Amino acid sequence: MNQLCKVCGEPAAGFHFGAFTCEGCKSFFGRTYNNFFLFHSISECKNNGECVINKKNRTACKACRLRKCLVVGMSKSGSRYGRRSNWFKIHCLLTEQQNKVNNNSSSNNNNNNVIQNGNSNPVTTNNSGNNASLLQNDFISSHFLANLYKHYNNNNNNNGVLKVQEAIKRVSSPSDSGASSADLDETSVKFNNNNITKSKNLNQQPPQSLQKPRSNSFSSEKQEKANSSPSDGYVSPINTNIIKPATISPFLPFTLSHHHNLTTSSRVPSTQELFMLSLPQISLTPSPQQQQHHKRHQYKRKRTNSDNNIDNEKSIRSTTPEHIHEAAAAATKTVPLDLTLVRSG
Amino acid sequence: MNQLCKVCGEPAAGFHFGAFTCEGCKSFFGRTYNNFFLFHSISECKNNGECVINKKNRTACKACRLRKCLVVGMSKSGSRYGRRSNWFKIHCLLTEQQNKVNNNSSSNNNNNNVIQNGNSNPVTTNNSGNNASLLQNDFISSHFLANLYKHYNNNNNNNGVLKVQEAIKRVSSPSDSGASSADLDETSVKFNNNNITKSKNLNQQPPQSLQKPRSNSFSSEKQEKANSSPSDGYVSPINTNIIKPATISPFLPFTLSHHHNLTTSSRVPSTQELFMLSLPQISLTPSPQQQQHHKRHQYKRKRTNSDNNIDNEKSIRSTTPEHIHEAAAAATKTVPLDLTLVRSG
DNA sequence: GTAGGTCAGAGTGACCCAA
DNA sequence: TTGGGTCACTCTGACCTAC
Ligand SMILES: [Zn+2]
Ligand SMILES: [Zn+2]
Ligand SMILES: [Zn+2]
Ligand SMILES: [Zn+2]
Repeated sequence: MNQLCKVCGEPAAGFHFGAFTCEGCKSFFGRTYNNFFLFHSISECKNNGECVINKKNRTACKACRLRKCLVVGMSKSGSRYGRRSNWFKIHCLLTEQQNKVNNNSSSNNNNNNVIQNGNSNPVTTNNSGNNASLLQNDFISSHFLANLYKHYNNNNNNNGVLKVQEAIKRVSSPSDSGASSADLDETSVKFNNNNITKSKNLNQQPPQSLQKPRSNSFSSEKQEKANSSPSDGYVSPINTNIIKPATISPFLPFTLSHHHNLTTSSRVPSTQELFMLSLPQISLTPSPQQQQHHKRHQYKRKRTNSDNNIDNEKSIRSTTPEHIHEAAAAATKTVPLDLTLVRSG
Repeated sequence: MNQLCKVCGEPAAGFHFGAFTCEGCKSFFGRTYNNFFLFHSISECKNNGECVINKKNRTACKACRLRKCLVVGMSKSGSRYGRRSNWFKIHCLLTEQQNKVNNNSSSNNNNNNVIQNGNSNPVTTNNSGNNASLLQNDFISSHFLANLYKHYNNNNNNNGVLKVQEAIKRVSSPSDSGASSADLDETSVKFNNNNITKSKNLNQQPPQSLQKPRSNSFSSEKQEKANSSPSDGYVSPINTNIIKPATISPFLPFTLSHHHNLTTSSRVPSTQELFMLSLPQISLTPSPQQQQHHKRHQYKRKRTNSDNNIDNEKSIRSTTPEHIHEAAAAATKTVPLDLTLVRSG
């Protein structure tokens, strides 16, 4: 595994939640995402969200670390047990392409310069503005958008629901849809009117030059639940004739046309705003099921001294109701597929 | 205790190590100072040392928290068991004075504006330069200087020793010397040539308007060991006729005239540089006694799984040799004095 | 009344294993 | 091969006790 963690730059332990990450960032993201319904448990960055995350200071600012995780495309729906996610394959192929093609013929599409190369430290590019945390040039993680999409599809008819106008402008490479569509969140979304322009041609097949799977039998179960979500719809920000690949997770270029109640101008909303949007629940009173689920990641050591009866209500129970486990298992079950790639590492 | 922690702004739990601090900052300083001979165990600030410490983010940057502790005058020699330090009394009297006199007649001595009032948040004043962490206008903690002084007196004839030209320019109020002179550090100082100008009139009595002890029988034991150190020599940065008191720990105005091998110009050295100066030992190989002493603050839980034999040499022993305890007890023993003040809280 | 010890709690990440 | 569980480990701060 000669990859670096896309979050902190440490040598990566593998491909976790949609990005090459170290064990620490993997655990951090897993913990935080499960707890992240309680969004405010992570205090804001005290440095305007401009912290550069590296191996040494990655624990110093949880907000920036989490944002970096999101920026590089980490998501709970990023991959699955026992198989590679679909766009991971394409990602690796792009990496291979990158090793062959030295990107000399560039400069006509500066949107593609957002992502740094793999061997350099995956720090955020020099952008010290207010939206420095987000990708420039309206790029955003495809998984991030997939969350928005899922929430839109899942809650389109609820009360107090957002109205997502899907009109993402796909730029270049088509996607490889249909693989491991993510499980949907059971909780309702409490968004207001937020419109996101999104193009319709997300489900094209990738060009043959980018396809090199050993096995191509994608699972399509739970497709009815996924409701044609473009969860793994990978859209490369790369011109197919000008190979300028991104070695961190691929991003889906899109344009926000309307973003009512969050932004008053055409600026790209902040990461927190978008993350709030992406969350299945914003309210501070999560459902009992969610609360139980969160507690599975909390510390289980108990007090043993005489203070026990004082804070009994704060004591943490690590037991999770069985139906939660069953539901989670059912939601994440996919057919194991052999999508192993021939990789240099 | 209607005081706020001078480090983070939380309601203070008491007067700890020379400043009103909360329990957290007290513990942090106690831990860190004992471990601080291993200076590099605290990673540098990733924000140019400009972090503003408050209750919420005080754990985010240990370097800035520690520097804030030093800036507000915390020191191991700041106070003792069972009694108030001497300048604490004066400090409280100044606080009383402050409540009476609204500081309207100011503006002729802007050096005194460095310290904020007690009711406002004790954040560092608006100074975003490189030396933002230090007090402006050449103010520095009297305890901090006392450490320098002690080290100078204690190691003046050792080899590889600093040459401290004491020439601190006292500005306004005289000090109250003789009380609870701190124990000296047993380790040798490895400084180079560093000259600090310092005035000679440190041991004057405070003006009668600032003296209001219930009991005035100061202990003078270990004075021979203290070697006439101005450890508790409080010099107020306040003009006696213009009462503009400092409710955080008093500071001793001084001027660095020569600071060879650390600074090349007349700039005020950084906090880290000064802290390095103030440390009894800079080398990374502390004496066995020091190492033992440091380990008293380290975590004592041991591994219980099969990895035990792998890192046996890293296992921590919490036992401290008896002579260390005895020496520490002897060094810190002072005559308990009733210096209780009539305080509003 | 404070310094220092104690220890429950929060968080981290290396390691392991089922899928 | 990865997601999630485990747990040794560190750091924190409220609480307690010695002084
Ligand atoms: Zn990492
Ligand atoms: Zn940050
Ligand atoms: Zn504090
Ligand atoms: Zn800092």
